[in-house]
Amino acid sequence: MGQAQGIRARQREETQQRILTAARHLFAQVGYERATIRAIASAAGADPGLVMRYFGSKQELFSQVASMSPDDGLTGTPEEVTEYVLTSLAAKLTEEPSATLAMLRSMLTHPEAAEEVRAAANRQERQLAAAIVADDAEARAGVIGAITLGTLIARHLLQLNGLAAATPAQITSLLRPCLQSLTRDPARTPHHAAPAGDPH
Amino acid sequence: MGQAQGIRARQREETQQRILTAARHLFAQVGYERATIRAIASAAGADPGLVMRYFGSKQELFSQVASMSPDDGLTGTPEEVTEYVLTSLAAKLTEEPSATLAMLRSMLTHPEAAEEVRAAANRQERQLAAAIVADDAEARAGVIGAITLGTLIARHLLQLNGLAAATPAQITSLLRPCLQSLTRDPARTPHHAAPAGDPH
DNA sequence: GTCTATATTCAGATAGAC
DNA sequence: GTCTATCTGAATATAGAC
Repeated sequence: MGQAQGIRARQREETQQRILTAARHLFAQVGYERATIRAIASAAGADPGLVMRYFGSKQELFSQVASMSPDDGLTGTPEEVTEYVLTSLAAKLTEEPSATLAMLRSMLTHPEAAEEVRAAANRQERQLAAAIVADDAEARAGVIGAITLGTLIARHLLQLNGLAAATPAQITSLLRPCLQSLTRDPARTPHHAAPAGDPH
Repeated sequence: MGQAQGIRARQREETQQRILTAARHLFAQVGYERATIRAIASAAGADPGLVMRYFGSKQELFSQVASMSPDDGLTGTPEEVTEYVLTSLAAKLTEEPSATLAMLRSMLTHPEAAEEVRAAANRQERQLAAAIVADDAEARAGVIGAITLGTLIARHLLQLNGLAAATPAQITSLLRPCLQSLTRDPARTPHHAAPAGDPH
């Protein structure tokens, strides 16, 4: 095998990359069903047939594009966990995490995407629940997951006024007390009333 | 015109109602695109042609099914607003609000649904922001909207472990401190530390 | 008033020419 | 290696029979 194949392989790599990024952005913008192979190829400046040839099927292309990397760092004291969740969320609020958004955009109408999100969310909930010392730790972890989910959807996918206009720092500042009340030992934060002020 | 038309008109009303409820549930289960006219008609025990005849188009059927009623009651003191949001959320956690779920399921992939949700959310955010006395009232209202949105999605549409298993009372109990910290006058609840306890 | 048959459009996937 | 042409299936919507 001489140089010729190396050049062609290189060309192919580049085309594949262009297809992948185009697919990632289209899936994030319009979801799995409306992101057609034709539109993806057109956005990547490639041929629809090539997309099929390189990735086999639309579903396989989606899988390669929208994998969710598992979170680590969800361990330690409640305070550490709170801050980790907040900084990790802040990162996803400043830059648009297009791979994650592709998943989120598609999860309500594409069963495979829903399954991926469920798996990732359940992993995260198990880690969170282990760090929270409470008998209702699972519910607390679930609420934390719902809050981050709702925040990302509201800002990036729906562009609701309140959240799209706010800065990431503003949002995380507002969420800090929420997460603290959810991760803190419930024996010290009763549900219905605070009989005395902050115990110190 | 005699009785005959009355009977037929009555028949038609019943068929229309069966179609509407079938459509509502199917839209809530699989979203706008995957809920085909054929499937809706089949679930309603009616003919696909009738659905078109009665409602004109799929989009019009969706509009009739999935209208979001505007919230009132979002006014008063921060405490009152917090409790109103919580009880209104609790209601949507116990029974499955299929009209709302039809909207939510479709909002990420169907532009018309997204526009409806945006309009409803912005209405609610304006009402909430008016009740919250703070310079960042819009951001606070946006975070409250994101939290309720995320909670409903996680429980009803994704069935994430933590939230699907919890009781509505558990969830609202956990969310109460969150909402209190978001609606309370920020001058009295600084972000980073609580210098003194509850002022009364 | 209700249902059958079909026109039209558009998607994913395949086979084969260049 | 890349692109053209086409097959197949499914969905909305329409026209017309019963």
